[in-house]
Amino acid sequence: MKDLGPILTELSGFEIFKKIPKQKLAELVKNSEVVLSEHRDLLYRAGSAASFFGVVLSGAYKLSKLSLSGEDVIVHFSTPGDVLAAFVMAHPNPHYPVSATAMGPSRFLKIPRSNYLEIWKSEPELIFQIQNLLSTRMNILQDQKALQKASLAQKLAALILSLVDKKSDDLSLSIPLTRKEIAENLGASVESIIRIMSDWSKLGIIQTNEQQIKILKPEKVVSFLNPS
Amino acid sequence: MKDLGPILTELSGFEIFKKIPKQKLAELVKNSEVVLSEHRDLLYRAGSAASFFGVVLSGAYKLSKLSLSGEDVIVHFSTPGDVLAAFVMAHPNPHYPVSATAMGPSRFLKIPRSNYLEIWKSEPELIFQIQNLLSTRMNILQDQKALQKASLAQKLAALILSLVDKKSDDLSLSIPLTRKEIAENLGASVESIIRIMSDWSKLGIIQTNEQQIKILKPEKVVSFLNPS
DNA sequence: CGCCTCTTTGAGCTCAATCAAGGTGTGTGG
DNA sequence: CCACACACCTTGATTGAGCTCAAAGAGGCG
Repeated sequence: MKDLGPILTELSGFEIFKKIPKQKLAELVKNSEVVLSEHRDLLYRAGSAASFFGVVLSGAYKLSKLSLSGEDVIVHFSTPGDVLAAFVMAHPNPHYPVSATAMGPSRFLKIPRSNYLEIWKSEPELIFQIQNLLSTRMNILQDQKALQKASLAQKLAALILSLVDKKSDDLSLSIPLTRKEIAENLGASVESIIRIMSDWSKLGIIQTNEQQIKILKPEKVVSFLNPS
Repeated sequence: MKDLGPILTELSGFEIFKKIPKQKLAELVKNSEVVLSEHRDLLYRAGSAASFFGVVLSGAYKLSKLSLSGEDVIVHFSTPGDVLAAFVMAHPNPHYPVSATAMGPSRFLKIPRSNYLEIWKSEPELIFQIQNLLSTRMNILQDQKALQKASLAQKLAALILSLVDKKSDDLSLSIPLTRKEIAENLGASVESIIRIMSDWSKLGIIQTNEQQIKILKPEKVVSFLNPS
């Protein structure tokens, strides 16, 4: 077992753990381990028994499941500070509802399920914070559902805006995204995404190199949100 | 304040409250009241401050929010036993993320927010059950997202199948649904829904009178789920 | 009796999917 | 070191599912 001291400090940096005393955090993460993921590494597979939950420390993971036609659908992009698989922990015999796959090199703190079942007794604040996180994710899903009739350009604009890194001063996205991943998230074809994005690039609205996307004219992107 | 005794019995009938001792239930619902809703009555509006959560006792409520273009989008259909607005209760200053509107005459047990914040220290099992309910709703949303590329017929089939009343022996839906509500839930136009449903009616696959839908050939409906 | 909600059908159009073909860069095994 | 597979990106042409628009009938209700 490695020393989890530095991890505690790292956790405290995340909003939801800020108010939790170090000692409680230590209790939460006992017997936990840090998983180092490479690009495309699978953290857990949809349908398999859920023995752990955890926190994204760095990098990013995509949560996906298979559609009826066998294609991957990306349900959520998880960034550092996100808690994964927490909401199934309360089930008597839980299974992961989605698969989690690393997008580029990432780090994940893997926490045994039993810790979840124990911690709530002594630290309600923590469970509240986790519940808030889940409600946030639920809201994201609901907001996306509200966009289901919108044009592809509107959906893309909304996605890009929701993923800008609040910590950076330039408006670049916090995760590298392939066009395919964007398509799989928005329920569109790769070609359509490419057409829209290259239009926007030519107009100088966004800039991309490799999988890094940067917004150059935020007001333009926002204007796409309004129905033409 | 009315006698909440009969309500306790009613609650115990719902799966998630089965295991909770009556005494704890009484604690949960203290200072609560039963709201009687007529068709189209608003229970709470998206964006307003959330002072209560509660349980659907009978009838049904639709949860909706406005899309960017100002149309209503139905996010979820809530049937008896559903807990509404629970997941925002943990927020310091919560607001309802969606609006709740009655579909036909319905009854709702309106529980003060403070009860949620208190009960939870003494009755973990209850919070776990509520969390499970939320995770179920999250799964429904995720499953729907996985269907976003499916044809309208597939989406409609999936919706109908998810709403069949498990308690009735004939395969009729547990809630009355207008074509408009179906359209608003699936992100489609009313006309398209009507076209598909009248086709299915002509083929004897389903039967509708007023807003009551009944499945006559379940195997046919299931077969629509598979991509043609 | 006029208003509103819900349903229905037809005609035409459009957005984005599909299909097809080709280009680039990276890893890898012979 | 080369060839080959693979993942990703790009552009053009064609097509079709489902949208919009239009028009109308059938309750229900104040």
